[in-house]
Amino acid sequence: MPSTAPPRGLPVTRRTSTRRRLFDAAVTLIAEQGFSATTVDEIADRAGVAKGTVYYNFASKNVLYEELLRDGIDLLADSLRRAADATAARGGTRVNALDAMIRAGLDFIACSPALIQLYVAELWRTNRTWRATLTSVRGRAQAVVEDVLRDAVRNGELSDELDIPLTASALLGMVLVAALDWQSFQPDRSVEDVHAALSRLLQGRVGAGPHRSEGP
Amino acid sequence: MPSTAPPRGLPVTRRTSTRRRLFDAAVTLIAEQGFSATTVDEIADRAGVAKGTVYYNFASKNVLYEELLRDGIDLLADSLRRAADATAARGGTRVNALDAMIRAGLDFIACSPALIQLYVAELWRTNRTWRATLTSVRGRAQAVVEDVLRDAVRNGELSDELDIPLTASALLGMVLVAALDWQSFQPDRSVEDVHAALSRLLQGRVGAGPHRSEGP
DNA sequence: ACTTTTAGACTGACCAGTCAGATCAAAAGG
DNA sequence: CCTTTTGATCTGACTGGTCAGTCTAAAAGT
Repeated sequence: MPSTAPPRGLPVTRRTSTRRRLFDAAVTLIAEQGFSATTVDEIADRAGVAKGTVYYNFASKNVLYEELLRDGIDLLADSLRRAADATAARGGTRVNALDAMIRAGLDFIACSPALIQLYVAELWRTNRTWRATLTSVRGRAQAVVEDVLRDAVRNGELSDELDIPLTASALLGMVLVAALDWQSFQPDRSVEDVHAALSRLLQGRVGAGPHRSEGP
Repeated sequence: MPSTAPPRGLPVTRRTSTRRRLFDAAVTLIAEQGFSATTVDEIADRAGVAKGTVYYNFASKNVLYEELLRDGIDLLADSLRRAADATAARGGTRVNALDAMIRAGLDFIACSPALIQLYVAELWRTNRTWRATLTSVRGRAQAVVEDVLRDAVRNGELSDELDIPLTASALLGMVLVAALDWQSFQPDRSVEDVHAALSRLLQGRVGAGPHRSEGP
């Protein structure tokens, strides 16, 4: 019987390295083909292990996928948080922090587009299977952005009419979609170009000015 | 042998109504479960049709899905275009037109979230299967936004330093993600709230002001 | 007349998950 | 040192079920 939890710290046992290889193989294949279209045999092949090893390390294909998502998105959230904290430490404004987070998001996606591709593919499924996992993971990523927005409102840097959750989700969406589009359809552009375009949008240099939306 | 193409105009034959029912059934099921996890039997059941009918109307499960995507996203593009044109006809600015498109996008997604859910789930797959279909469909939707941005730059309403394709994709992403998030995680909010939050972002009332991004 | 739909049995491929046995690495014993 | 032992880890053939797609003859729709 395998122990249910890996060792607390990170002693690089054979097991943890196998799990890592399985994660890597699975994230790529599933991003390419989708979860159901990817077979456990393919994952095992790509990871260079036998099929049985997959089931020794994970209770099921579903569990493998869940842990994969949790692991990956936590990494993204950490990276965003670090970017925001670093900016704060350097005495930047909150808007500067948001800008730094955009950059961190772009860098992250440039490194592991497959993971984010998975995330957006599954996040809004009405399916029950991974709802709990996905909701919690989404919450953690979203919270990082919301915290910075909240701070900015509190110290008067942004208007207190700002709708924090909606704005956070729009910002996150803007970054994720722009980055994936960049990777898929304009891979020749530099990360600086993409960052500049998003930055401009964030800092109100697109539709800026005293325009008012029409309406009743 | 079924004729390969449906009638040119739109005479509501028995056949076209069956195809419509199959599209509706398929889009919901696939959005819930994913393409591979959805069986042809389920689609037929949900549409209230025999399995053979599916294959009488579509060459394969794949083809059904392709036509479904093409059909649906064209509807979205049309709806965005109409919103932009209507604003122009009323003499609004281009930024007003973008704002109207945001609203049209939100309304569309409120009506058929499943379709957009499908679209974002598939769009960035590196998979070959539907790449051609998806690329062409994406191009059509993106072009609508780019056209308005281009016009706005041409007549001086927006800076000519604007990166049109990147900004278009960011705007589209912002709307799609915010709308899906709204439907899934905050369905109690009104469409007006969501529109207001996005509008504020578009019109530069979020990070507005003479901030400059940090960096070398 | 003809197109379209029905009901559902069937097949051949494919795949998640199992299990009995092989292999490894490190500790214990000599 | 060099065995032996032990438990953890890995292997891959096998099983039972599932599903896309086919095929039929008859019925229903236009």
